Amino acid sequence: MAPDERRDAIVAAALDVAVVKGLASTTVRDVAARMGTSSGLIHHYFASMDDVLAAAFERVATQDLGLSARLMAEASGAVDALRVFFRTYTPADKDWAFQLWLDAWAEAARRPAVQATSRRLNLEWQALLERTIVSGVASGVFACPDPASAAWRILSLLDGLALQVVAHGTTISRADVVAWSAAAAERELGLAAGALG
Amino acid sequence: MAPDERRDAIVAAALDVAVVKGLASTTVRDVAARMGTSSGLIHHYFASMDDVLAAAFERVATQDLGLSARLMAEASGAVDALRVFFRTYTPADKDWAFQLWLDAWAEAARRPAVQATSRRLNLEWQALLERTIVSGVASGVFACPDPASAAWRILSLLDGLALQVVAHGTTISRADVVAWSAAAAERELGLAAGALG
DNA sequence: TCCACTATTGGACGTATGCGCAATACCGTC
DNA sequence: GACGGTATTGCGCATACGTCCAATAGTGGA
Repeated sequence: MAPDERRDAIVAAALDVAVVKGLASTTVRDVAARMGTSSGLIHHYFASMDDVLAAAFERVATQDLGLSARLMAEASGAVDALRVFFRTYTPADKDWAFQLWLDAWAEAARRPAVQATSRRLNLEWQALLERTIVSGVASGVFACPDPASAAWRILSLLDGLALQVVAHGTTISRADVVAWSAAAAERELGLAAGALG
Repeated sequence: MAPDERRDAIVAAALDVAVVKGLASTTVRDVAARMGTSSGLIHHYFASMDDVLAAAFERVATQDLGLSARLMAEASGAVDALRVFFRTYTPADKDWAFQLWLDAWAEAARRPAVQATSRRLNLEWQALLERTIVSGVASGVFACPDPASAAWRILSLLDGLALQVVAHGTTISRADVVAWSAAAAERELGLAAGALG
């Protein structure tokens, strides 16, 4: 198997395992078993397990980010782009992806590679949102004095609410997450109530 | 040592370790070593490690909640109580406490006892905030059509922002967290900008 | 066809894990 | 002072961990 292909296969296998067992308790042997290879092979391509996990997390996160960015770019105007944003962020059938975010945030304190990846991707999400807000302000549909901090607020509110759903299950519903954060965004951007519904 | 005392000692020791190593990688032997006892003793008081970790997390979390609740009760009016809330939630010298929340949220998926504790305490924080909002609405200083969901939003925004500080360090500052979430709360409760500063 | 290179193996090494259990040490009670 | 109960020990069990390394298999180029 070609080196690049093998690297990909390792990352894919690591992801498969992490989705089931969590980032923190995904082991070298798990990944090897999933690929049907020996465990030594993983260390032939990755210096440490930290790197493997960071790469695995990066794969899902960049994929999701890319998808949202693409769909938002195709939207007609900033308001519609924001609607797309709320719709594509943490879709219902992908709880495991957000659980990986939870794992990454917790692991960041102890795994440098995971922290770097998590930080970078969080920043990219914020930047995507900020660009949308800026363009909306430019076209006159948004009123927002500080797009950068507004983007952080919207993103963080979404994270904080989604966290409750994924970590605790029954406290609030998935529909609440979207409705409540959309309502907050409307207030944040000077939109009429229900404009993002 | 009396049973109750011993139980407390175990929880305290587990907490000491968890603060340094994280909830997820706190082990029976770590806790025993910290107490200067044998590891078997822990299983004499706790059925499983999950229970020990849940109890350890519960100790910090309830302490912090109790402290905030007490100080908020002493405040003069709802606006002041809210100010106290923002000031006491995740104080600067207690990053490790919030890191434990991150650990708990991530571990919740795999540790039933931790999940139960985390869920319960999150609900209590929300209830505390909701009560404050309701009393503010009653006394006419707040305008808020849905105190329950507003409480969730304020709490989740705070969590989402604090998460960035603790997990990623440099993305946003601690001052931003308080200022930004206070600003959102002002909008949420119909207060003048800067009323919670 | 052979060679060099590397992808891959399989297991060793040292250490760690949660849990359980028989044996011991200790303390209050009669 | 003997007894009963339990707090506590210390270690065993089976399993798991990340990392490393010598040996092997397999393939592309000369």
